[in-house]
Amino acid sequence: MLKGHLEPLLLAVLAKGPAHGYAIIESLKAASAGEFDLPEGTVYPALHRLEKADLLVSRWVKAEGRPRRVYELSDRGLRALGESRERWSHFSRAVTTVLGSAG
Amino acid sequence: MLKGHLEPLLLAVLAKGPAHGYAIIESLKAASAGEFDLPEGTVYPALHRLEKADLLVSRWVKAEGRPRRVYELSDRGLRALGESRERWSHFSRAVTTVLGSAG
DNA sequence: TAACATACCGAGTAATACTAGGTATGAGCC
DNA sequence: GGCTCATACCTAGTATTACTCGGTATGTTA
Repeated sequence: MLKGHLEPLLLAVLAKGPAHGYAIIESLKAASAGEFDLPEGTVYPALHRLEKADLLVSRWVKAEGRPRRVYELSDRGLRALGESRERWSHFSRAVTTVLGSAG
Repeated sequence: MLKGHLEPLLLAVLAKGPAHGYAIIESLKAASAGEFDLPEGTVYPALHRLEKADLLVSRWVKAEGRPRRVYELSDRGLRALGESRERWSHFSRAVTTVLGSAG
C-alpha cells in the first residue's frame, strides 16, 4: 500500500520524460527494483486524477498499431514534484526517527 | 496523512513503555519534533483497532482523578513492530530512490 | 487458433485517517 | 460561583484512494 505516495512516484517517473501508462508501470517497477509492481487499475485512475489536477497533460499517439496515451509533466506538475520531494524528506525522516530500532 | 504508517508509529511509541492515549499523542509529537501532532479522533480508534488485533493490551487505571486507559505492547505487537520496521526500511528506500532529486 | 504481452478503461470495494461533535474532571482566574 | 483551559476519553460519519475485478482490443508467437 502506497497510500498518499503513489502520485509523487508517478510524477517522478514522468520527470525523466514523457511516457504512456503501461510504460510508466514498467519504469516504476524497474526504478524501485521490483518493489512497486502496480496493477493497471491503480495506475490509470491515478494518471486521470493527475491530469484533472493539471499536473500532467496527455496526448494520443498512434504508433506501431495500438493507440497510446502519452503523459507529460506540466509546469505545475514539476512544481508539485518538488514539493512532494520536500514533504517526503520530512515525513520519512520523522517516521524513521520515531520507529528507531534500538527500541 | 500517514495512511498505512500510523499503527507502526503507535507501536513504536509504546515500545518505550506503557502509556495512555493522551500521553501517546504527546509522546509521538515530541519524538517526531512536531511533525506528527495527531487529533484524538485519529489515535483512539487506531488504538482500539490495535487492541482488537491483539497487538496491544489495555487496562483501566484510576490515578489522580480521571480514569485512564493504559496501553501496553503484547508479544505479537512487539513482533509486528519488528516486521513494520523491516517493511518501512524497504519501502522508504524504494520511494527515496524513485523520487531521486537530480531529476 | 490459442496464448500471451501489450495497452487502455471503468465500476465497485475496502481500508483508514480525519472531521466534528459529545462527555467529563480538576485547576486557575475573575 | 462561573468561566476557561488542559487533560482524558469516545463515536458516527466522511473523504480519500489504492486496489479488485472485469471488460475491450491489437500484434506476435507457438
